[in-house]
Amino acid sequence: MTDTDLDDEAKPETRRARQRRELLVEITDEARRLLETGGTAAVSWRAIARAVGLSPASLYTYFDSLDELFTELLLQSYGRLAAAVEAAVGAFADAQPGDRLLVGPLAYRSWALANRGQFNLIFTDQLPGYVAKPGGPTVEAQVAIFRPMIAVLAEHPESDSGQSAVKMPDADREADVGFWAVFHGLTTLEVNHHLDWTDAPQIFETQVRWFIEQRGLPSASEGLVERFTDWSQNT
Amino acid sequence: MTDTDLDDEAKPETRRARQRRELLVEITDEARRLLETGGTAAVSWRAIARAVGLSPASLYTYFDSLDELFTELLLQSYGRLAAAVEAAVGAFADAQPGDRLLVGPLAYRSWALANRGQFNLIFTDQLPGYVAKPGGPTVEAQVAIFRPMIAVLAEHPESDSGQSAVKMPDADREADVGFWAVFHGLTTLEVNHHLDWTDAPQIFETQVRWFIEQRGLPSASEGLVERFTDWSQNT
DNA sequence: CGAGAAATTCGAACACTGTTCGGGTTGATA
DNA sequence: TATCAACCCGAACAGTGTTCGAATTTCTCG
Repeated sequence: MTDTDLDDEAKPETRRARQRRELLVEITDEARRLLETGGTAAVSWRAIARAVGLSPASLYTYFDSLDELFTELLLQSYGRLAAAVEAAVGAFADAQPGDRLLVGPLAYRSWALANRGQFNLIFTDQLPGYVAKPGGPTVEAQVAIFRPMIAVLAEHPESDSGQSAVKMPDADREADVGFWAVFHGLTTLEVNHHLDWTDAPQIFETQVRWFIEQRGLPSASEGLVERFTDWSQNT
Repeated sequence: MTDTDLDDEAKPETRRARQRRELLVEITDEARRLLETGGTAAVSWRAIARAVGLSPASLYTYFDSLDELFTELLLQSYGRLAAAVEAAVGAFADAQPGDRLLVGPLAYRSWALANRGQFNLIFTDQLPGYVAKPGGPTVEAQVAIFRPMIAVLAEHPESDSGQSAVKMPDADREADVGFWAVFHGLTTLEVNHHLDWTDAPQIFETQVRWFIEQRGLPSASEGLVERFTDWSQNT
């Protein structure tokens, strides 16, 4: 009954280890599904246990508590959002800076609308217990989301716009946060149905474009939103 | 059975009615306290029952379900935020337009930081059941928050900034939403501890000021943030 | 291979939650 | 005062997270 197969006799993965790894994926997948369909309140041990065919008590072999499961879900959501942004910006690596600067927010918004539960899990405190520790892994995941966009911004440092008589050291960072605030504000409002009475996509494109231009960056090309949409669907 | 009273010796409030009214306030106050201290998960019938000295079952005389209590809390939060913004803008009614336009976001942010639970209850979907009906009372409460700021913006329609060659009818509304997105984005990020690594107040003032100026509006005066802080504390 | 150790699973139980129901008690009304 | 609705409560049901002990399966190593 020993698994002599594979090639040589080195056991890179024991049978238990593989099942544990697969079950971890099943658990988090089901938890994510419940989160997206019914919100955080719908994520329950017993619902997950029914889905994966285990007893609720057995799940404590994989996570010490429900908060730990949410923490894992939170970190995965960070990574997924960062990967979505990075993939989009990377796909338009040859485009002009203005285009690349618009693609980031577009991917940001697109992922958020397709993963509302995870987006809210990231950006609004829903778990009473959890607060981000200063050296914790969430701050790294935080900056990973904006690394691609910051890189583009760094190539055009603050240009001429506004009060740049004296070169303040934090001016660039402040401008970056301001840029973030624009497309994050629009995104979170749309995600939570606070822009249903408007043409949200149109406003998003117009405002982000306007913000980029006012900052003195080269403006994005005309049909970029369509190009992004096409690329997004073929992926 | 016709209530013939109206003016004279009629009992303007029966004893039971007064107690019911007071208990309604006690219930919502305690629910709000629990919401601010422990989030939505901490708001439970039994905790409220312990606080007000009633049985959990008795509370169903006042609300048909916990969702109804949250709906009431949501509507009250809308009203409180709107009142805070309106009071601040009203207190600076004699100031210049740029000042009045900055006071609104300042009050918005200030209230949000002091009432994080209610702010998140308003702007992120936390109750799986509730969605805003098109004619519901939340849309009215929504616009009530921005009525004072929209009024100031309407006095200076879009000015000259940017692409106003042709006068698009929705341009003003889009600009208003863009303005909202800036200070709402910064506020919701700060409320949920995503700007702890920055000088959040400084960024808020700089970015909102910059946005106002780029829109061609008269800039706010120098010590306005201090003036608002003073007014806020003496209220 | 076979014995001991470790990991995994499960059922039962505890404390907590929202909600319903039946029967009392109290207050307003005529 | 008599009636009736409003109010309050205890008990109960179904659901939740979590713990514990025992049974079972799997890995490890002599």
